[in-house]
Amino acid sequence: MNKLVIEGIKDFNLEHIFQCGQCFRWTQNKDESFTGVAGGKVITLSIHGTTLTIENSSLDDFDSFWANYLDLETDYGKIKDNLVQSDERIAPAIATGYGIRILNQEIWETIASFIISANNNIPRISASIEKIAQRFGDFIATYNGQDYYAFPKPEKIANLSIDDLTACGLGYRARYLINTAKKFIELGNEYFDHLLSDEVSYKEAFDELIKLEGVGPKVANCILLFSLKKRAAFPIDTWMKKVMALIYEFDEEDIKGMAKFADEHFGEYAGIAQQYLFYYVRNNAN
DNA sequence: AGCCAGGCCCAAC
DNA sequence: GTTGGGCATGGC
Repeated sequence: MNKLVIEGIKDFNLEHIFQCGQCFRWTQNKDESFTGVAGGKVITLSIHGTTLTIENSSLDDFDSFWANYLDLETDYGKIKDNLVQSDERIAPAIATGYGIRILNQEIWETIASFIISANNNIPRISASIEKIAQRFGDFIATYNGQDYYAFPKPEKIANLSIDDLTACGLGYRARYLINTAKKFIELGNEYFDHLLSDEVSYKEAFDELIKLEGVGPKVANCILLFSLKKRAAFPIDTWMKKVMALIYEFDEEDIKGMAKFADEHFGEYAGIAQQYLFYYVRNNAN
């Protein structure tokens, strides 16, 4: 089995990365490594010190996909310094989730995952996505005794029935996902590639995404942050309301105030600040 | 039993 | 443009 070893990886912690709510298809193994599916591949990651090990990947796959997926080119040390200088009250959250990185995930799976996420909880979201993949996705491989499946393409989802998806626990979101799959096909991959480019601003991309059924302001911000590289996006869910009230003494319903604060203090890195805060409130501050 | 979870849709102002 | 009720599902 292929095993790649990458040296000199800083600001990188697997639990922080995979348990901060940005992704739903990575699971922790007994030895602290994580196995997950993306890009039609399944790999296992482990890190000791600054040495990252990738099992079941070729060097080509690393260069063409995983390096970007794991956001390895970004200097998070610099970003963390920048955030603390902007507002020192975020320092405890950064100290807690110091190894977070924002994954650069595939656009269709991210749209689908966060449509499913609405008014839902992380264990149920993960379970629903896994059922959809196992029942309707393409088989990838049997790996360490387990079968892995890709998340189905929009063409596949568009042809499912409402019942197919409610059977996966989607509830009323089933209709949104099917309708948005049809819309995604109609718009085409080029449309979303364009939103990813630097030519399109955060605000412009936001206005496009919220046209999709099942995609409101919060879900749009997650898609912008986790797939379209718009790091200014600042998703505000029930957890963020809690932590913004706790640390910054906002009224829990003052979403506009929170968004304005994030823009003014964290600016182009607001989304990264958001992940530290989200991880903090879910794992530490209760 | 009722509340909560990475909220959105739609109708009524 | 803003506000509020309704909403599938499962864990606690």
